[in-house]
Amino acid sequence: MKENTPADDGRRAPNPKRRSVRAERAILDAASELIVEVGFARMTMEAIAARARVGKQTIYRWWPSKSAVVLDVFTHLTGEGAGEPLPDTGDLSADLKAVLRATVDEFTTPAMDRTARAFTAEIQHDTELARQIGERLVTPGTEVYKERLRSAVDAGQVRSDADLELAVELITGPFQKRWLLRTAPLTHAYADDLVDMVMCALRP
Amino acid sequence: MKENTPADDGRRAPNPKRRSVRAERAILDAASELIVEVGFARMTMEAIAARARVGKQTIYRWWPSKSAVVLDVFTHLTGEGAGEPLPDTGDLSADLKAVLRATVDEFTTPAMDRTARAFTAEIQHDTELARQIGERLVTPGTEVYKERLRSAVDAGQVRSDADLELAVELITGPFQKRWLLRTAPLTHAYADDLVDMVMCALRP
Amino acid sequence: MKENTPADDGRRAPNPKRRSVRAERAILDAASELIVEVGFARMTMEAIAARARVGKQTIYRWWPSKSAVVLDVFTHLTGEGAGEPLPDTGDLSADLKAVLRATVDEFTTPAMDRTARAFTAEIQHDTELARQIGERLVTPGTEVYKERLRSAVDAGQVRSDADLELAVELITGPFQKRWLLRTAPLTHAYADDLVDMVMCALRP
Amino acid sequence: MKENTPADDGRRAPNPKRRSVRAERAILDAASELIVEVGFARMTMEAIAARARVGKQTIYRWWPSKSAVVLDVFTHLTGEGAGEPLPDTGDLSADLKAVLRATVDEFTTPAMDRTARAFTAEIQHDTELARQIGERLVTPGTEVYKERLRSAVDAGQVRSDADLELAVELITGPFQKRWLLRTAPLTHAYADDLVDMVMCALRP
DNA sequence: TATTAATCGAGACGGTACGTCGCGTCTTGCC
DNA sequence: GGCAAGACGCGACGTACCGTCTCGATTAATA
Repeated sequence: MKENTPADDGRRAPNPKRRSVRAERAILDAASELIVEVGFARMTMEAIAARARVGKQTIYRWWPSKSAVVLDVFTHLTGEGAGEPLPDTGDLSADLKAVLRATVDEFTTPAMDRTARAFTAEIQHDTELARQIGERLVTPGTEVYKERLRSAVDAGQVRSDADLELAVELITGPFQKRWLLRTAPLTHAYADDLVDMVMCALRP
Repeated sequence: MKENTPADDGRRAPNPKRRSVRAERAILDAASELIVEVGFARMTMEAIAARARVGKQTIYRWWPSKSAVVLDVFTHLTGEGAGEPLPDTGDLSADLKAVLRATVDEFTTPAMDRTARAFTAEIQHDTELARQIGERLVTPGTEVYKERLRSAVDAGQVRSDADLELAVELITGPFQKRWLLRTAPLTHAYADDLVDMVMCALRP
Repeated sequence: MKENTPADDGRRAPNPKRRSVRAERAILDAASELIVEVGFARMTMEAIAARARVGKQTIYRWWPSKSAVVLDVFTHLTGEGAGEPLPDTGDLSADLKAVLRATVDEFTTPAMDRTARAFTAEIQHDTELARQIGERLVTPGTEVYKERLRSAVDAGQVRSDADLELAVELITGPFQKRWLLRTAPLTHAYADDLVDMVMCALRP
Repeated sequence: MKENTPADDGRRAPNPKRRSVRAERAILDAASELIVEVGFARMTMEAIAARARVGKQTIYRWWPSKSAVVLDVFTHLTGEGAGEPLPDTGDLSADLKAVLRATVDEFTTPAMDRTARAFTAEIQHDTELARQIGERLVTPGTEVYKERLRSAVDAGQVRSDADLELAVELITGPFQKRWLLRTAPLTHAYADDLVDMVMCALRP
């Protein structure tokens, strides 16, 4: 098992109490703007530092890599609504459609689109980042869906032997695939159709 | 509109007849090995050239970018089975499970896994590559599924009003998501469960 | 003309009464050690501060530059014997040889050697330091030689029309050159030979 | 003894045949200009590269350090006249004065002055550079003086038991000291006085 | 079969960005 | 208010690769 001693990364760990608030904000803002303007791959640490009027060292002091910076940008973007339970009006189909339509709107935003794509790309070869993303975003996101489905099972709208983990994947998987591969545009109609079909698979 | 005359990219187009066979093979082999060993991002053109004992120019003469080289590697990897129709024993569920189990096996191979991840990453910011991947791999791959489902509709195993495009996504989407985000391991059991649930959504 | 009011350099002048004695000593000691260990060029302000267990600001509060610190180190090294008149036994040749042999011994010491080299290097592009060195070390050093020569003129051992400034240079110049360019090792024999030859040039 | 295998410095040695003539010239010119404009210490490799319109790597490929570049600049500056014998009109005093006056003129040139100072500074902590300077400049420079003195010994103008090595130092040492420490300005009159006094020391 | 032009291996070139080091200043408690 | 500690903006470092550009030395399609 890995030791969890602090400051095990060679350099002496910096003191977070002394951290400059304005530098942190400026860096996140600069990164946020740049990822939209030029995309993750063409965004450089030097450009972030220059735009934030910050020394490069200040970035490297607090984040180990470009991905880590963008992870924080991303967390701040989605962070507000994360962990909140899904709406529960009693009508599962309607609730899912509402959520999925909102997600469509979110992923149609350039800022969200580009940032999310940058991540999906990055976690393919940065397993540590993948772990963090999974823990901080994917798992909580899945969990709120499962919670709503559990409630639907209790209400008799979903058959009780259904694998809820798989059920969630049935909704989010196709959505993600269409977005990722740009197979077809993400629309509210698509959200509705997808939910309708998944409901067929789940009904008692 | 863009001219589609050949050799419109400044340099005179090279003559494919004079192309060195050994150089091409060596380059593809080197790239194939390197992508497994160090991953796409850390694989450099110089490393490919060095390992293939080839001048860098020879790579740039025939491929416009690193992605293009790896696209060829990938095409050679999957190329054999592409476009072949899915098995049709009359039992849709069994056929889908067989195919999906095979796909599980394929994506468990390190070579395939790393190469496919490299692509998924790369097409997030290289739209031209995305277009080519879509055209040469994704669309044909989807089409064979749809063909099998059409046959199932005719056989009365699938309800006739089902959106087949969406139906295919219902199978491949969850699969891709689990692979991409490493949410959970890809197993034959998972393939079976996924098909079972999709079958619920499609039956008349 | 430049104002010589104190505190004309922007910052408010620090109060020397409150100066920490241990900090000053620790800084000079650390600098002294480091210049021997790694040389002037590779010695950093941060290293001095770290070894002296002192904040960087404490160094900058009392010295304007690295050179200034080392100037103090140097002054402490040579300071004891500076300004003292040369021995005068009546035998000029013997006296000069004794002094030059002592200087050979001094410049063979690693501490002295490295520090002196650091200075010679530094004053090539730091004219202010050059001025200070000239005033505090070179001129007084030359003066004691001239004084001894004047006494020898009076004693009739040196011809009265000799340019004493040049005469001193005739002794110290070759010595310094050999030391600086490491043309040949500095030995007592060399000191004797040099004095002998200079005596030829000076005798009536 | 050290192995003299080529390419013993880690990286594979570059092929000098392929060296770009324009790059070399541009680098030396840029360095030459910059050393006069800002001095050695404030001259950066980046500035040289920028002014020469050259990649930094091209500098590092052929020179190991800033000093090495300036060594080449210096060699080109003095190189023309190096190794040429001193004039021999039969009148040693006149010949030495002529040469020393020329040297005064040379070291009064800003280009020569700054470059030479940079070197004198640098060789204090770069012993390898010191070795090269000694071998390529100092020793040959001393040798031509010794040759002229030998001729004077034969002509009976210099006593035959004189240590010629030391005799040369007696001329060049004071000169160098005065230049290095800026004790007093270098003039033709000084050159004459110095030679006159040395002649006293050497005459039979 | 000899000619000859294109491709080949090799690697130097002008660049951009990297991640690190040290500068000199600024900020934060402690004494 | 000086002090130890160290974060900050900054600029240069020396390295890694990029994609382009020569160099001879093979080749392989014509003449």
